[in-house]
Amino acid sequence: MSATIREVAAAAGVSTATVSRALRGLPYVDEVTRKRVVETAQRLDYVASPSASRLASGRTGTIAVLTPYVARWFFATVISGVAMALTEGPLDLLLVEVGNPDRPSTVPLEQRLRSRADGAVVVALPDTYPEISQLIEHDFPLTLVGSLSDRVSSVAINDAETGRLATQHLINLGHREIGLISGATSDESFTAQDDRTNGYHDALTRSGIPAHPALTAYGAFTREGGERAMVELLSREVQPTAVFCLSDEMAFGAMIAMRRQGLTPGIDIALVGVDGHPQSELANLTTVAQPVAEMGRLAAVALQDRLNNAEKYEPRQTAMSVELVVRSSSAPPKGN
Amino acid sequence: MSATIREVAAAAGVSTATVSRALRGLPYVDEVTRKRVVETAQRLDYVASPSASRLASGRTGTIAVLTPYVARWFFATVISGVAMALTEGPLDLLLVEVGNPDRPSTVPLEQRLRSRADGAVVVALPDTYPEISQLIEHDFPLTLVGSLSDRVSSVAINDAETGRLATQHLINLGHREIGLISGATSDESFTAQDDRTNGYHDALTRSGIPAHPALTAYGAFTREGGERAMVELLSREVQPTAVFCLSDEMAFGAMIAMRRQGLTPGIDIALVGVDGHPQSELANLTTVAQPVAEMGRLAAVALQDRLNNAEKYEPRQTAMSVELVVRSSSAPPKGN
DNA sequence: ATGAAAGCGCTAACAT
DNA sequence: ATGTTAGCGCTTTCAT
Repeated sequence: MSATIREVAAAAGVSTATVSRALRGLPYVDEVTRKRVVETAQRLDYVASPSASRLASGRTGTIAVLTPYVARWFFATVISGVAMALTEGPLDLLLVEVGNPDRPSTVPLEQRLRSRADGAVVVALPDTYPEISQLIEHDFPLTLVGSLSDRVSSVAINDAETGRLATQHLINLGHREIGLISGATSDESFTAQDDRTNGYHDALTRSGIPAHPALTAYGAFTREGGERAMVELLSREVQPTAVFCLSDEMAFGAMIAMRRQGLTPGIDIALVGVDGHPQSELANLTTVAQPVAEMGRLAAVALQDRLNNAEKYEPRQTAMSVELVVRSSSAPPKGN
Repeated sequence: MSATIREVAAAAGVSTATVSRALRGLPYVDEVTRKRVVETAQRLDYVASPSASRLASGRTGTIAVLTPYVARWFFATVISGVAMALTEGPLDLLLVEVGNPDRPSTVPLEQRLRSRADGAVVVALPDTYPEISQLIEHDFPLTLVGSLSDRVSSVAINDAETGRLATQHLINLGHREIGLISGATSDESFTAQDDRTNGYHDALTRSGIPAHPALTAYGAFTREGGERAMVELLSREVQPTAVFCLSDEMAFGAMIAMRRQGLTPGIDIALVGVDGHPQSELANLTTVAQPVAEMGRLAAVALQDRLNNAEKYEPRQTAMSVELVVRSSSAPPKGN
């Protein structure tokens, strides 16, 4: 086993209280004493036991990342952004899967977090999501990324604007039959979906283009889902000349479906996605790119700010700007 | 704050010891008593404080994932596999970045883990990696994924075989000038690199094809790196008719580089990658696929086995089988 | 500036 | 089957 604070205290000829103060950089410790303590600790290879200091102090020195998925690009990238922010300090990163419909958790989230983390960064879940809402009511420090909130600090893009931007781009190219590949019929779990969809409808309306329900299909935000959705769209009576996919991964699926039917993105049907996924370049996919890792980092920073300012804390919304990256998957309709 | 074990004990009319036993499912507790305790705990919304029980028991109930990257596909997917394995039990998942050359850590790994985790799953780092080796010497319970070891349990593919398989496939198609896009000149951090490279040379030798040094370039296992590596290969005197990329992501980069020069994968130059990355289908990339998430899951299970069998523990090597998925990026050389 | 001492909330002998 | 009790290794008043 490793040394305890008592052994360090004895070796340095001071009390355990002084060791604790010296090592944590607290005031009221003579610099000479501090130096001696630090050296002694190093010599004895002493590291404070987290469990002991957590128990005594009530703080865990841990922040959790609450996310429905860990491997999908958007989520993994947010997590890496959070990790980036934490490498600066001594905080631990606890990874917790929440809200993954495929793997419902048995233990209430609030219990799984209690005394385990001082706060959490929530990925892509809105403040209305039951378990998240409950945490907020318990005053558990939270920060959201991918969804805005007026109850806690949040970092996200303007999803409605994103939907408008993508759709307007297609309209500008001359498209009028513009399809939509969304996530699910109605999913309260991801506000981004509804907002982007509203932006889509908004852009159509502004240009006096009637929205046709038959031009919408659902792809669950996965590649496979996007593939199925495109197959379905292609089997409908009304055919789109362009399709707005609510995520790049669904757009990739749509591309696969098109290719299977001998269709070429940008020639037979224009395609636009959302995310700025690393693979969008190779796929030649036009996309509305968002700075995902940076969003994760900012959310982590905001959370730390809140933890360090227990009292004077005000929820802050950070809207990141997006960028339309035009590639060959979007071009004017065939006739033109 | 939440209830303590003493309040539960008082409310249930038993001692704290009995509450502890009852709630943890230990033997020697009357079923009637247990029921009463459980109900009382529920009513008081009691959850044992992790810090307190960790301090008292010496176990952390946490396993760490040690990984150089969290957002890259392979790594994120392994992590999700680990998370999958942990949803079964009550273990916490601590995410720790280790061995990322871009973000060297100041605190020694052994100190960052001490009293924080009962064990760790190591992603893609070999048992010879200094910090990992040190942990093993300290008898810290470890399990590796992506690299085999005879010191601790490990889950990986046969990388030499993978290299041979990919290269032989190209040879069978009629290629003789077969290039290689590797990670770095000599990187002890990823044994997969050397093993796959050996497999490549092995296959060439078996077919009596001399390996030409000018046919190798380095791509750091990233898309951007793969792109640069391919640009370099294309600028060399000797031109390959096929290139074996040590990862799919580097192959994607190579594809981008080719496209920029008006070259088509599978027509002008054949390409094979390794991983079975989700995007390989859309990219039409021939690849040697490995079951990454499953490997992460198995590594986590192996670690738990070790933690539950402190004594009778034997390192176990699990070799996963790979599958060559042939797509249009690999075809016979132009002349044929 | 430093020390003494009382917990923090559990678990694990040991006793009964 | 259940209770008593001594820690686990720190942090934090409160003294000095």
